[in-house]
Amino acid sequence: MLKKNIPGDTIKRLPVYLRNLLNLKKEGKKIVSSKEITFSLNISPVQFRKDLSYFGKFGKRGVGYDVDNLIKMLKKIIGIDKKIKVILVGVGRLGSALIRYKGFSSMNMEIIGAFDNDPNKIGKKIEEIEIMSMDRMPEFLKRNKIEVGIICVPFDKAQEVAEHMIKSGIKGILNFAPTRLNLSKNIFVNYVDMASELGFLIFKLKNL
Amino acid sequence: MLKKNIPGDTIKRLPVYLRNLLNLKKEGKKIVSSKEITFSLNISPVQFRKDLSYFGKFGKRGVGYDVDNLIKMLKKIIGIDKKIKVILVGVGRLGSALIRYKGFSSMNMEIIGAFDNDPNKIGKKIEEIEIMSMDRMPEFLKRNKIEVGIICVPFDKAQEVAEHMIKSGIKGILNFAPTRLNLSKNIFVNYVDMASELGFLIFKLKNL
DNA sequence: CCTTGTGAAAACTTTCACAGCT
DNA sequence: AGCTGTGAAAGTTTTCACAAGG
Repeated sequence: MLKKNIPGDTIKRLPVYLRNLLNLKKEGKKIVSSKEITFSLNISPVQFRKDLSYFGKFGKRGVGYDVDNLIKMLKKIIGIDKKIKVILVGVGRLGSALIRYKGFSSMNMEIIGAFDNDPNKIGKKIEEIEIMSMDRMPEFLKRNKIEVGIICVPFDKAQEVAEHMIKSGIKGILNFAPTRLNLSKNIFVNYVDMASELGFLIFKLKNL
Repeated sequence: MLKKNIPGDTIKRLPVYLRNLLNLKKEGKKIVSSKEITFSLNISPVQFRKDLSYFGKFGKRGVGYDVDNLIKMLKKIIGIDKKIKVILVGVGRLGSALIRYKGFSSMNMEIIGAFDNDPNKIGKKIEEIEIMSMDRMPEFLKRNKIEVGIICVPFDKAQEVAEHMIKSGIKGILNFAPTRLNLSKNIFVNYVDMASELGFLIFKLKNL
């Protein structure tokens, strides 16, 4: 895939645009301008257009963007034009909350399997999602062609769990455990650290 | 507070450094170098030193950093040298998982009050945290000197809830609802959007 | 000889200004 | 007239290279 160097922040904004477009579609909008799309987003229209320009031309000069088409294109760019299936490891409070989370489906993402090492949880179901033992992971990933997994285990189990996931076939990890993972370079990890996010907020508040 | 322009990413890394230092302290480390601190972090030592340089000089040339002192300084810089109390609004699955989340306390943060509009929840407790009705918010914030709140309500209630929080005295919001908030410029909002984070991961996987 | 701290250079990202199309 | 798309300029962040200190 030959691409220019695309800023990481550009990529992070794509799902934001997509979500807003889905809302605008629900409101009945057929055509929108870059100004309308970015209006409530704290992003400038030219930033939006520049972001899109890394991937092609999707609008009509003098007119704007076709909502349906842009939604389709954004999904394709992000890689969620087909439903993306993922697994989750660690069915504690946070894990089960994520399994039941409603925000994934409109973005074409779905948690279809959960894993835990607690015998009391294995075999049970949450919202039709079966909780499996860790050793069933390789077979499950292969059968369902899954490469992405979410970690929701305690911080002191995260490294070990991540290694098991990778051995089982996982290529990308979304890590909710408050610790950094030491993995080979070809595995992509994205961190969601609630305390860091709160810390950022607290700093900004004190210094702005 | 007179400060140079500090990169946002620098600020986001501070809690990461802090968390790692707390681990190193637990392992018994007294003195660490920038190399040791950043070893498992995918951050370069020079980046770490540059980040610190925005705030002062905390190390000894030829030696390294005193772990205890650097922890103390980082807490002070972030603004968590004293315990920071916050509230949470929306005691659903995710909200209650966050109330029980163990990752806040080592960062000197604590959820001390929760709010919901469901009469079945009001008056109940989760881990000693009382769930209150929304109209008790102004009094509670004032009495406990709280300025930071977490939103965990459904996306279509988030805007309304945010406005109520601000009227009650909140100055900074951590928003878990998958929608952007339209608020006055002096309110600081930080977004945690699980689907966007997963989307970023999916894109990277397809394009790296 | 080790490690920090930092101006300066390089790399990267956003904004500007405007050409080009409807 | 109105809006997109984009090279170039401006602004920001990271990396480099090395001076300074233990």
